[in-house]
Amino acid sequence: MARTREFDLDAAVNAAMDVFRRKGYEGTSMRDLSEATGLGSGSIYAAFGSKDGLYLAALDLYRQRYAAPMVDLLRSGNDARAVIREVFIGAVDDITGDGRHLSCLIVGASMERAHQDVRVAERLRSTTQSLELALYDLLAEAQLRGQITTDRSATDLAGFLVTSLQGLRVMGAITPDRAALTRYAEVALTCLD
Amino acid sequence: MARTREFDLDAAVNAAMDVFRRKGYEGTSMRDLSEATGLGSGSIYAAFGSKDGLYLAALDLYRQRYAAPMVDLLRSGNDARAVIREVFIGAVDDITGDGRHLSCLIVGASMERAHQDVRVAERLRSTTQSLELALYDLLAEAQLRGQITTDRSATDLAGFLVTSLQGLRVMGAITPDRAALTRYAEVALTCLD
DNA sequence: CACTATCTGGAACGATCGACAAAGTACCGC
DNA sequence: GCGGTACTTTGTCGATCGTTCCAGATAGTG
Repeated sequence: MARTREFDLDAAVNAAMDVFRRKGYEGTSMRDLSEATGLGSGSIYAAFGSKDGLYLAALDLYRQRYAAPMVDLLRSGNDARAVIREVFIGAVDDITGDGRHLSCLIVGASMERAHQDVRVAERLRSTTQSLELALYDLLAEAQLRGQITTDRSATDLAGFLVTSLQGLRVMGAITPDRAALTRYAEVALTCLD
Repeated sequence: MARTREFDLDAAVNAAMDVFRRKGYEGTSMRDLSEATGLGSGSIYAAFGSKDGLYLAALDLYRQRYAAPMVDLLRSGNDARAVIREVFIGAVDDITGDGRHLSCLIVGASMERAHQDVRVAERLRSTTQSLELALYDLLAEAQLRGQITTDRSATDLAGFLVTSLQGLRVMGAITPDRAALTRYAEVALTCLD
């Protein structure tokens, strides 16, 4: 009993996400978002309420697409070292994936939006914590099995690994050198020894 | 034979730097900069040419004030482990220093401006490289003396440490927990063992 | 002291910002 | 096919953007 929505909402959020990753929140205008999504600004406001709303939707999509699979991988039950290395290599691949300068939305939001929008801050903390928790469970188990060092608590090791991942994102933005980033990641993994 | 400039140029750049650290490049308006520096927009444009010019000046000041002393410390000739730990603790202090939400301008510029302005990108690469080089020299020497591991090249260790520093800045923006960040930094230092 | 080169703050520029309202369009149940 | 409903488009709103210009203020020169 009504006209059906013509555009694919997920596709629109996906297009918006790419723009936000490339230009940041403040650097992206509604005009940019209209062009990227192919929608008129009216449709955007009807669907998302505001620029902030679309940004939050993009951030949620990013978490769902990139952070959640990481957690799944960490909880897959495979060898701790192997999955953690896989996560790091996947991150490096993502960073140096193509020349489209798609920065990490998590890191970008952390630097640009976390202090301005509490809803963004909440999502960032939630994402980071779920990643840390998955790492913690994996590391604590590995410690019990004597597979990794017990010199440091699993909590600290997990936090450190997340920190390293964030650092790789930043370094990749300055110098997207895949080989170098991979070696830095390998050094980080030696902290488990 | 003319009127002399009345305001302190360095003080103005310093005030602008704080605003850029708090709100980012795009998030800062000329109005913000006028209020922060106490200058009319005319004076700002006469002194710096443009908003970009003032941003570059702020970035240079940041490098001079925070990055350069780090390099000096690393080259002071003291024990490698000790000075590196000092650098990391100093970074954590800087991150959690006060509640003014003064993010790292280097990381902020990396995520927001590196892809848009080549002059920013050059400065970021230069800063990162000089830091890496100072670390490399220090680590290579320490390796010769058998003070740190030789399992990894000094190059990789240096790059990894810089990566960790960047990561700490990001984590600090999400959760400014001094104790946690300190423990993460300590884990990073174990990579030298 | 008068002159003048420079600096100063603020007014004003066109452009663009995010947001919104109204009009037009396509789809549904009947 | 018709009425009603939701979605899309278009145009425009006041505000603010970065920038420029100007008139007045000021300090050094002769």
